[in-house]
Amino acid sequence: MGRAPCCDKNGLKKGPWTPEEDQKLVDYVQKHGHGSWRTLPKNAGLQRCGKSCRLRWANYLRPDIKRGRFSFEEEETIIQLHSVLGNKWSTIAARLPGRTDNEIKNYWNTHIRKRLLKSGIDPVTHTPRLDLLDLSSILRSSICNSPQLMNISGLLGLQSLVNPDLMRLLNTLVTCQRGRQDYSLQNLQDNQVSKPQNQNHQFSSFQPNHQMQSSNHQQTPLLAASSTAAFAQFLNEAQQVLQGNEQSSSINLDSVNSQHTMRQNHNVGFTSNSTENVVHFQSNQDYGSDQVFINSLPGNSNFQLNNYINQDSFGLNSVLSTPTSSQTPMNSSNATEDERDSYCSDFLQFQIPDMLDINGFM
DNA sequence: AACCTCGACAACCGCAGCCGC
DNA sequence: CGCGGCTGCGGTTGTCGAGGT
Repeated sequence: MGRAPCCDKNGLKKGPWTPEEDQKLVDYVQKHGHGSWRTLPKNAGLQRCGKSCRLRWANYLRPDIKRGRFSFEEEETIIQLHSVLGNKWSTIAARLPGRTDNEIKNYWNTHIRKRLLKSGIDPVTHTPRLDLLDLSSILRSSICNSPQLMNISGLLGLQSLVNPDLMRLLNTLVTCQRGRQDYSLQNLQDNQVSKPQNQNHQFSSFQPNHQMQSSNHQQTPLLAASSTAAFAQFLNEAQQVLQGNEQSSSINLDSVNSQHTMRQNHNVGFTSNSTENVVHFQSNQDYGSDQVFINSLPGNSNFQLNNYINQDSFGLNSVLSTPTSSQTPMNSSNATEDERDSYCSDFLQFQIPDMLDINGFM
C-alpha cells in the first residue's frame, strides 16, 4: 500500500545521541510519559524522529534497564530460549528482566553465536554441525596418548561396572580409528614418552576439551570422513549388540558418577542413519567425572543435540523456567571470558580443530 | 606515533501486525 | 471492510575504542 516514512526526514538528526538529547527525552518522558512517539520529539524539543526516540528510550534510557555484562544464568537462559524460540529477541528479552531485545541480540551475535560455532554447534539449529566436526577428536587423545588404551575398559577402569559388550564395541571403534593412523605403535610409545604426564590420566579421552588441546595439537589430524566411517561401523556393531541385549537397551554409566549429577546436562547425541541408537558423550561440569553412555532412543536419525533439563527432554516448561543458580565455573562474576569459553565448550563437548577455518561458516 | 584490525554495541532501516477511523 | 498511522520486531550498519603492528 505504499507505506509512508515513519517521520519527516528533513532536518532531523541521526546518529549517536548527545547527553543533552538524552536529558531532554528523559525529562519529557518522566513528566508526561511517552504518549505518542510520533509527536514526542516536537513536544520535547528534539530534532529526532519518534522512532529514534522510542528506540533510545527503550534500549538505553529506560530506568529499569540492567547494564553490565550478562551473567552465566542469563547466558544460559538465552541459549535455551533461543533453541526453542529462535530469533524471537523480544520474547527472549521478556524472560530476562532489565535486558532489552537489542542488547540480547547484540550479545548473541558477538558472544554466544561465536562460542557455539567454536564448539561445533550450529547457532541456528542448535545441532552439531558435521561439516565442522572431527569426531575422532573425541577419542583421538586416547588413541595416541596411551599405548595400553586399546583396552578401553582398562582405560576407563570400569570393567566391573560396564557391560562388556559396550567395552568391546568401544575397542572396535578405537581399533578402527587406530588402523587409520599413519604412525606405528612405536611412534605412539615414543609420543607417550615425550608426554609422560598423560599416563596419569586414564580418563584423558574424555577430559574437557581445554585439557586436551595441548596434546591434540601434536597429533596427525584425522579426516572427519574417516572418523565418520569408523563411527558408522561402531554404531552398526552397537546396534547388533543392543538388539541381542533385549533385557537392557540402555547401557548407562550414570551410576558411576551418580553423586555428581547436575541440574542440567547438555547431551550431544550422535545418531546413525541406519539405527536409532544414540551414543552420548556427556560431560559433567565438575571437570572430573565425564561419562559415556549408550542409549537406545527413538526419534531422529540425524545428528541431534538434546538438552535434558531435569530429565525433561527439552520440554518448553523447563526451558521457560527462570534459571536457578547452579554450581558452575561460570557463576562467579569474576569468571573470565576464557573460563566462559572453556566451560561452554566443555558442556557442549565439541571442539573444532584449529586447522579448520570456521570463519567461512560464520 | 601512525595506521590497521577487530570487537562491542548503539542506532538505523524496513517490514509486518495491530488498531482506530 | 479497507486504508493509513503507529508500534514492535529483527536484520543490518555505523561508530568508537582498544589492542596490535
